[in-house]
Amino acid sequence: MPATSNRPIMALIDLLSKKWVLRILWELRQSPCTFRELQARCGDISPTMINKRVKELHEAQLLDKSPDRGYCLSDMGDEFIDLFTPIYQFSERWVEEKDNTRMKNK
Amino acid sequence: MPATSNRPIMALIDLLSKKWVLRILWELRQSPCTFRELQARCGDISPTMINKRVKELHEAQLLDKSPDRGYCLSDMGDEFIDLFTPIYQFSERWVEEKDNTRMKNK
DNA sequence: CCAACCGCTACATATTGTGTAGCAACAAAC
DNA sequence: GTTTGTTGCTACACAATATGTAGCGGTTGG
Repeated sequence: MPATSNRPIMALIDLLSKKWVLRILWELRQSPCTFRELQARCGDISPTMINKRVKELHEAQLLDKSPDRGYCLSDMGDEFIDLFTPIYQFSERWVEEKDNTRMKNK
Repeated sequence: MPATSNRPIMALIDLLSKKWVLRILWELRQSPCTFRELQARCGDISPTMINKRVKELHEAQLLDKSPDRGYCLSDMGDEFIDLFTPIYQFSERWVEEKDNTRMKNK
């Protein structure tokens, strides 16, 4: 077993690398919502997948189920998704630059 | 098609959600390396997968192949992985807190 | 009572990732 | 100058993961 595998960052990377995990966190960033609306926000993915990921994210303490507000980020979930603000900004420069170099290569 | 789907952040999330993408970027963060060493750093994943992801990351302009240095992050790749420093720090608090609440629940 | 939601499950199918074997190209050693 | 050990990379059969559809039982409002 390499030294890497038990490191926190590796556990987090494993989690984030699962399909829909990042998307779900992102879609919940501003407001909580119901199961079915979460499904809709993610582009109508299957309830199977939503439910599976919701369970995993709940175990990971990043997501809560509140009886009145529905599905929402936990405090840690909030904290985490806040770290994505610079990544959001990066993504805009990134697509721009990608498109530019694609045009150059034509 | 929802307004979300053509947004840069969605394209980035899609990319990052693919298995091994984050791991590869992370493993290259400090030093470039050969194909086979990259494979080893990622815990001996299959060459099929490394090769596939390397191609995708190259297209995404996050990774470069240099004849002398081997596989390395591009400037944008560097820029991106730097944004993971706070996430690295978060991951350490995160596992700690997870373990604490697990103990409480016993 | 009926309609419209809700969270969620079952299950067959499609997509994605894995593991092993091995090739051609190049380098250094004998 | 041919053996030995790397390199990057491909082929392919198999396993794991995700998708899409149908639909259940529960609650709420008309």
